Amino acid sequence: MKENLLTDRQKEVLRYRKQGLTQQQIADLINTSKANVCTIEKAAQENIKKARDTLEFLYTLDANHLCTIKEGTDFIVAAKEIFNEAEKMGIKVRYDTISLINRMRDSNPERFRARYIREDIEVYINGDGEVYFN
Amino acid sequence: MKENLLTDRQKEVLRYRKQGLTQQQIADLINTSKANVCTIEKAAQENIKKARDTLEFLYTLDANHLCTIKEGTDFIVAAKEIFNEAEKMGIKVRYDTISLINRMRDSNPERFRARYIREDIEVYINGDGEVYFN
DNA sequence: TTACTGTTAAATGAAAATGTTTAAAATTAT
DNA sequence: ATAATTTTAAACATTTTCATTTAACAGTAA
Repeated sequence: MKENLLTDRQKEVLRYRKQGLTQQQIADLINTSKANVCTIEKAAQENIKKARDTLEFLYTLDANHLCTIKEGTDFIVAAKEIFNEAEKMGIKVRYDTISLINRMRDSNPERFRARYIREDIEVYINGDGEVYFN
Repeated sequence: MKENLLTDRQKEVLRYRKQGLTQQQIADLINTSKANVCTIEKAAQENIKKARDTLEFLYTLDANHLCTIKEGTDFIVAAKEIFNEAEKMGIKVRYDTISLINRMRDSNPERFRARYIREDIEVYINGDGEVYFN
């Protein structure tokens, strides 16, 4: 059994891409077509997404849904909503506003633009006040 | 394409296990043998490990090894070591001591006992001062 | 326009994962 | 020690994933 989801081929392509090579340049290096490099890279990204989603599922296994942060919300407002909802459930969030926003951003950087959230975010919380985003 | 690594069967077993059921009880519920429940649960755990390892690989793609925190180290001492090593590399860690310790604990809670680290932890850092544990 | 970059679709063969049964072995609890 | 629980192994059929080729399509820059 392999220790991670990515095949050697996929890791190879990801490394070259990280170095800034184009798909054509990589194709020449590893003796295949650029279309193939494209599909390999895409498969790698799908595997990475799967890995993320798998861990997110685990979080929801011991956490309950807290609220949904709607697209377009300012992240300060989002943090306030999370604190309010947690209080309603009688749970104390284990982060202050700044740390909470950092965690939110880290969990899925693409969903942030400046101070705004670009896409709905589902928020989960467990009994220890640990918060997850999905 | 599935959105996560776990099959429906695996998620089902994990949920029942979380509720505290034995493998036999689950086997009866889903009409199969306990041996099968065992193998399904084991497969689920392998998938979870794969997901973790995949994300860890990504970190090492844009981060460099910073130091190794030795088993038995107090976590305050560990944080100091991380700051020192980062300074040697001319990188400013983007967390204060408290946040850094929280991240360390979150990354692998089983490796902590009270204030001590139970198992060696490899620390990686990227140019932005983002820190990863492994 | 021409060249380069990235994406997509369809088809194929090889490899790997999954769920299952049966049976035996190892662990843990009573 | 006995029973219950968990783990492991072998074998099998089904399904899924992977890398690959070929060919076409879209966007961008010279």
